[in-house]
Amino acid sequence: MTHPLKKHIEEIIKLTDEEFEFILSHFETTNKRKHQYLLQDGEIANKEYWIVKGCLKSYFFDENGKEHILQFGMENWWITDYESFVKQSKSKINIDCIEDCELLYITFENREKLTKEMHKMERFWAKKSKFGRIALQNRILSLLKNSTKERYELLLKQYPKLFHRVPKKLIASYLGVSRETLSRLNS
Amino acid sequence: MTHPLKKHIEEIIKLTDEEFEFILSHFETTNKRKHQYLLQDGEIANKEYWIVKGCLKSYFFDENGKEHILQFGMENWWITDYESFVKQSKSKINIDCIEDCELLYITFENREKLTKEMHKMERFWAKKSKFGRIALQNRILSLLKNSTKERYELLLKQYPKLFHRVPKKLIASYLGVSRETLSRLNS
DNA sequence: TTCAGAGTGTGATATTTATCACAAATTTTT
DNA sequence: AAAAATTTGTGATAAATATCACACTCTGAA
Repeated sequence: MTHPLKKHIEEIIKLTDEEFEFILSHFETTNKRKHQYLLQDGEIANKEYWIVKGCLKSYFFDENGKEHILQFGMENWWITDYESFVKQSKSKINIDCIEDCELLYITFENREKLTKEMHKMERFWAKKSKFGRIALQNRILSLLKNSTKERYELLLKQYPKLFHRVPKKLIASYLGVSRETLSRLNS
Repeated sequence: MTHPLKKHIEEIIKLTDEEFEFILSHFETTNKRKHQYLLQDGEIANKEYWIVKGCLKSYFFDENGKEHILQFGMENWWITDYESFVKQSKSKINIDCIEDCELLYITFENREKLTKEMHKMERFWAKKSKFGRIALQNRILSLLKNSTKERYELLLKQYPKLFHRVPKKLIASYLGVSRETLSRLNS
């Protein structure tokens, strides 16, 4: 059976088995349980995680102590604090497991190394970065043009699985509304 | 005197004069007048512009005909519809000149070519893409955590020049509030 | 200079959303 | 299984924002 990460990378760039083994040798495996964290604000994100199994949230607290969700993570997604990882600067965000998680990760150093050793991976990450930027741009577009109800419905349509796995108050926090308002959208 | 684009690229990657001349040979110059457009929705963005002089807006209309500003552009900034340019797909946005503009542009084909010919430029654009993604992430963070007033003040602080060059109703549209609400923030 | 159009401020009102409060349902832990 | 913690729905009220309306200012073109 093909390794799920190989499948994932091959959505962008074809790889021989040898190339994939080489890539994989730069990764480590780790398991985390629900409520455990991958990153706390103040730390430097020196790992980028690829989610084999499980569900996570990246979030931060504003000055009133209110939690805001930046991103959810599920199977086949990457998760880290992108700004902290790229700049190797202190993170403003936290990443926690919402479920028990099975993860692969690559350290900052190994990713730099792999980027230099293997041009295919430089292109893979460049493309990932482009697509990530496009996704964020579309999230901003949606925040500007769509009503709360519309954004809720778009999310529901795009990630139906999320709603079985994640408490509604976290969805509300991702959409940028109070849990009460989200709850009343259904009526 | 050093070319302003050379200065700009050298903020990320050092270049010899010969390298810069080679890069520049992939660009063209164009001038546009106030109210002229660079891109209309429905077209494919096949150019990425670098602003030598002037001020622009990228924006779209929602189904109620309301205008939303995605981005402003000023001197030393790049502007295009990033999604349309990267995917070579139909654009959802428009780009117009707010002032008379002096622009450099590179076509999609030339950028692909230059990326392949010159690894330094592949790295330049990869880094640009990373930083662009970080900027968008921070805009989302700000949309989630800051009040309208706070977002207005942050923008004012970050781009004071903008307020002399751009009508307030466009600032309002960038922040995602009505022009009346923005106007009342000052009182 | 005049005039049309765009930009801006402000009042009145409607709409949306947040906040506080509490009870019921569900999940997790012991 | 019982107890504790979390999640969810919903009412009442407050706060923020949108919308509509109109007057005033400013700018650029004729």
